[in-house]
Amino acid sequence: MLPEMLRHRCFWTCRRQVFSYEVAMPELPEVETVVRTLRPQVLGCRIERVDVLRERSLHPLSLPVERLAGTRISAVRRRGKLALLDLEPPAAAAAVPVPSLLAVHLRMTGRFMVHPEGAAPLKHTRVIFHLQRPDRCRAQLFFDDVRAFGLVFAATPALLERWDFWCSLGPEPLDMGPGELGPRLRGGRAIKAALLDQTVLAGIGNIYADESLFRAGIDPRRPAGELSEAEADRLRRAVQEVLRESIAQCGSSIRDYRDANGNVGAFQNTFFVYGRGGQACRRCGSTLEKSRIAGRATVSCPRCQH
DNA sequence: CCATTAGCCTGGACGC
DNA sequence: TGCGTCCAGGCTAATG
Repeated sequence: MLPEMLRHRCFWTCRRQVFSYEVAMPELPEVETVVRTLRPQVLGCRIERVDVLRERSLHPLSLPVERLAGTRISAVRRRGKLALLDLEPPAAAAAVPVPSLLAVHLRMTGRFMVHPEGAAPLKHTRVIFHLQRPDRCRAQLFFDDVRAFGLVFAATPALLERWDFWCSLGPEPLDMGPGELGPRLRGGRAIKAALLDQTVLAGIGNIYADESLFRAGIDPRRPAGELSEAEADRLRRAVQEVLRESIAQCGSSIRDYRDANGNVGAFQNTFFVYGRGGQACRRCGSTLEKSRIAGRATVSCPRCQH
């Protein structure tokens, strides 16, 4: 039987962790925030053991997680919407390939949380990484994922080459210079569909696609290939501006909070269009239009976007 | 070439 | 109160 006090402490710890990491619909800025907050907690840690609570949360190409045992986390970084943990092999030479990278796609609801040794799995914990910190203390890294779309991939460079998604990832939006976006926007499909295409550029999801197009003053239905070079560059700058602002606010796209945590106002102030269909445009006062493009809920301003 | 849709999944919002 | 239905999202696979 779990003592009441311990349960309470567990709950409190969880809430505190949730406060640090819960970001709705992780896109590039949210993954960047997760990576930045995770880094100081797991960098230099040795993975002692991995428990997979839901087999399907492992990528089909992933190496068996047993081979992660003994590796050391040497870097925590991001590529598009992927969180990446670089791994150093254990001292003893292995007879089988050892993963050098752990790639995690959070998809909709994936989340990392560090818990003390011995903490019980939560309702939606999918994978547990048992860690030994540089100071020899032990901890657990939980990969929680309510909707179970997220994926964990223990990979070697050779395996990554077989992962189409990885191989065809477009450039990092924040690294794109003038004139680099336009040539990637060929074709007659909607510009919003192109922005969501991870092979065009990596890391944009539904929120930042809509927000970027609003800031650039471009109608999301416009054929991508028909944007002028000037428009494409305005869009590139809008994308970068939105992403940078969001990262600066630690992924302020936080919602779903059990209120009263002080983040309720941030959501409304950050977004011009996302989730605001039917409401007044913050710039011109027109009623924002709801539509569906590329299968996604889309909001745009009929007056500000052409 | 392009677009659309189902499927994967759960919880929250909604109507009755 | 408890059903059923729909929706949200990223990505893949299949179909038009």
